[in-house]
Amino acid sequence: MKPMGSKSRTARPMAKRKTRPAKPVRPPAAKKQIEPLDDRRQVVINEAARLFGSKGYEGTSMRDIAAAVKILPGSLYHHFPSKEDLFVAVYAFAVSQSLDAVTAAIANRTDPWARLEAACIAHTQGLLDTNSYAAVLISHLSVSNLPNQVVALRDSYESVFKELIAELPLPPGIDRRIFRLGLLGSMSWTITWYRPGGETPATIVRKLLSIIRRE
Amino acid sequence: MKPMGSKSRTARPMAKRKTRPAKPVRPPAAKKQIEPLDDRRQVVINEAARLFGSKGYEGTSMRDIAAAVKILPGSLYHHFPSKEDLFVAVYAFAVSQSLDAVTAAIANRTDPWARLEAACIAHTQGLLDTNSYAAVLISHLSVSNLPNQVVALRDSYESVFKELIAELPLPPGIDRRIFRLGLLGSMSWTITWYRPGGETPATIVRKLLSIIRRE
DNA sequence: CAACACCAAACAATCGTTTGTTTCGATTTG
DNA sequence: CAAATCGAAACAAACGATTGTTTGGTGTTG
Repeated sequence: MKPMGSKSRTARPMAKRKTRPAKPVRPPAAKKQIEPLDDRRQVVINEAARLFGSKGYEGTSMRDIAAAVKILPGSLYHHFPSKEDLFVAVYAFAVSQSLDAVTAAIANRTDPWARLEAACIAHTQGLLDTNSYAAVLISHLSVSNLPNQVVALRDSYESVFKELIAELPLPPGIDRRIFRLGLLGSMSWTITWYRPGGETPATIVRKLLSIIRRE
Repeated sequence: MKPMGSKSRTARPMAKRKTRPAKPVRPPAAKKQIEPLDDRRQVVINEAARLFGSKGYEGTSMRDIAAAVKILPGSLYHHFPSKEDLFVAVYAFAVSQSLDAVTAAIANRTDPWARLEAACIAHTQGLLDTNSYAAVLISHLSVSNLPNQVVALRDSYESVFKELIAELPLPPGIDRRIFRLGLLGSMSWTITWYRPGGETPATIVRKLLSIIRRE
């Protein structure tokens, strides 16, 4: 209904905008969550990511999320002051996870095309993973006013691809910005047609890149 | 909230599922709407297309649409039995409009690449037009269960691109299905970053195709 | 007159959110 | 060591607003 950047319906004390202590940064995530993950807050983020990613922001209610975490709706507000704040936290988590995955994937490669391919595979695997944390990255096609924080997070993430593409030996006359946006678009769009059991995300990405790449 | 393919909240008489008499097919749309357009139904579709396209299905309420048409919410149900039916009508209209635009664009061209370029430009212009009827075509990233009719319409539209791509003289080893989905994805995604006043849709599309096309 | 297009008003359901209370483990204190 | 205290986390219940939709009446028009 209303754009995300707007004020909440019932007046909430704006002063209570507590700036979290930089988030309890857990060590770059060895696997998934081996540690007891007593952090219930993180459970909320995980479930919300799954729901936002599969049903969209407007299509996911706080009650849906609460039910998935098995707490009552009101209890969510112990962890997050509003639905929008929760979304921002989810988005930030998804960005950091994807960033970690992409960074790890390109770490030990030097060839520019190999680095781009590794990054794209990691990115797309995150998007298409059925227990996806990353689908939320593209869950807001139509939300016109999305929070500044989210835009900033997205830009910081996409800048990684900007740098990877800057290293490519492309023929002159190629617009690298359009190259980046086109590539990201074709990867994002896979979520609308990808079916598990068919081609793997890695195969899809390799085929996409083989179309773009010139010998 | 609930997937579009499901039953409505308050029990509606399912028998009244009136299959419209094939829709009052207006002559392939000379320009936009020069004729008096007494058809109020079409006004509803136009406004709904604009709103669905810019705010998404869940983000658009029947009251929003009614206000845009300047009638009361309940009056919408004189034209459409449900919100979902309205969406299907809007989607069908958008497909037919886009189909007309693409068909006209490729009519007098023979070179395969020129035909594809013309089609892509027409497609993307429809998507990015600020008074867009076509943005609704991609307004459902996350809706898991979308009506069968919509899927069928989308497939019929995309089959045009399938044929255009089949004609291309591509190097062997290129997966033309991935080619099509990647190209459609990169075009669809422009809606997330396109800004009026910057590069025109035509320029964007030409740059995209110049990346893909090999000399 | 009959069909159409609409208004006016309401319906139950669900929305995001608030409020007040309870539970319970850890910490502090007598 | 035991009792008192505390805060986090949850429950229980409700708030007003908004959702899609229904019903019944009204004016207009061919």
